[in-house]
Amino acid sequence: MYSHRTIGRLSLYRRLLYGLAERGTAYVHSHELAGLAEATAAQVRRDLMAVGCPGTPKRGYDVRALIESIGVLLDTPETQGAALVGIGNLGQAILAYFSGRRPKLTIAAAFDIDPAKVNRVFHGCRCYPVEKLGQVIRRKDLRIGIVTVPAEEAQQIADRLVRAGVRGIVNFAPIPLHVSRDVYVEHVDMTMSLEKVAYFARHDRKDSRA
Amino acid sequence: MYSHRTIGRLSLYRRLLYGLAERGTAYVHSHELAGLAEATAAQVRRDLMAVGCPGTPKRGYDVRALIESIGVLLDTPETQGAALVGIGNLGQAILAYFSGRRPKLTIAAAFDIDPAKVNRVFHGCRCYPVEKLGQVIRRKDLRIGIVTVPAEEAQQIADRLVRAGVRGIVNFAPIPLHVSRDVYVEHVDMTMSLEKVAYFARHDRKDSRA
DNA sequence: GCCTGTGAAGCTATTCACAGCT
DNA sequence: AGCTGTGAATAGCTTCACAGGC
Repeated sequence: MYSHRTIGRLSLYRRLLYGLAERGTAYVHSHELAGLAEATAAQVRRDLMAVGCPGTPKRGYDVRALIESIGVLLDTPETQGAALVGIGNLGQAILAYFSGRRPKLTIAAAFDIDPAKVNRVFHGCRCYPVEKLGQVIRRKDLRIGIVTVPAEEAQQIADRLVRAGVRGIVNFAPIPLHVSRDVYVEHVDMTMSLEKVAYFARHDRKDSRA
Repeated sequence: MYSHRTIGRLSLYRRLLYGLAERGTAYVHSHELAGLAEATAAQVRRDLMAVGCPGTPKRGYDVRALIESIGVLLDTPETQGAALVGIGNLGQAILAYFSGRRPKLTIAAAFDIDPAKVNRVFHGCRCYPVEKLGQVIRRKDLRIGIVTVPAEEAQQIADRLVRAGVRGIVNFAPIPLHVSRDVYVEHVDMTMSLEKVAYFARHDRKDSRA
């Protein structure tokens, strides 16, 4: 429906708008939001066309209304739950960060093989044994998976997530996942990010942001 | 010089090639590598044009030679060192993963404010107090920064990294960093990734990979 | 026959530039 | 005067399609 890039940036704009709203800012111009988001004013206006929340030439965009409109686009009416697999340092970092932050998008279950972690609660999220993965995901009707297991286990976990009904996966493992075409995968490849930075820190004297 | 996307994928190809080499595979065809990388054969061939390591129609690409050639492009002759700031769960996950993995790219120093962490060694990497950030980075001549601190501190840390001579930053904080145009920033935005997946898990029935 | 290397075509994303509004 | 909304232009990225080689 909307472009991948636009949806991603709307997520970012919303976060920045929350910050403005907290500080009591009622209206914002496209160039101001662009400044915060490290984007251009034209880009911001283009993206905001998608949400159908018009601004006025004089005052710009109504911050509250914009947050609301982006929410209509990005959120579901009911809360969406995600399943996180692999409670290592990375998994715990993610649990800590998302815990209670988004009302419409929460990590509703976590899984690990380590018996020492099973049945404990991490940042408000209960840890189940991986054997119960399918069962718990189906029972809680979770449609999103977060893979924070080592490379060797990632594909197998992805397969099980998909079999349990997951329709989208955030993959933090350092290898690409092979899933059926109707499952959306976002590969967060930290190694790639670091190697890119290492390369462009040497070569790039021009502008470039990601 | 080369496109951002191509450089990123070369990093991925190299990791996949290491895997093949370990398993004793000597030659690989573009469509095989594409399969592993979730890309197309044409894409792989296009990317490999950049590295100037020709394949043969019969056997494809020589795995060892390809790893070597990608290395010439991505690596520096001398080891590049990176500084990681913020040894929370995320910082530790990154330290653990990169520890000793890339000979030409290592995390050479870590920083934290917590006195309990200072002067300890995490996954082979010594933790310094943040006050010594500029001093240590200059002494070790580090050009890459990894920001794993909370949102509120991220910009201030980025400023200090840049002042100390860092030319590229991987930013894991959930806000964009404002730096001078000649510093390359890669923003790894986990919130954006999760919200994108939440959106496309609902909407996208077509192909899409990131 | 099936592969690589690559010009050309096709797509997608971003930026320009300006009409219209206040 | 300075902003938004947007068609048109541009830039960047991917795929097609095929010549050339084994």
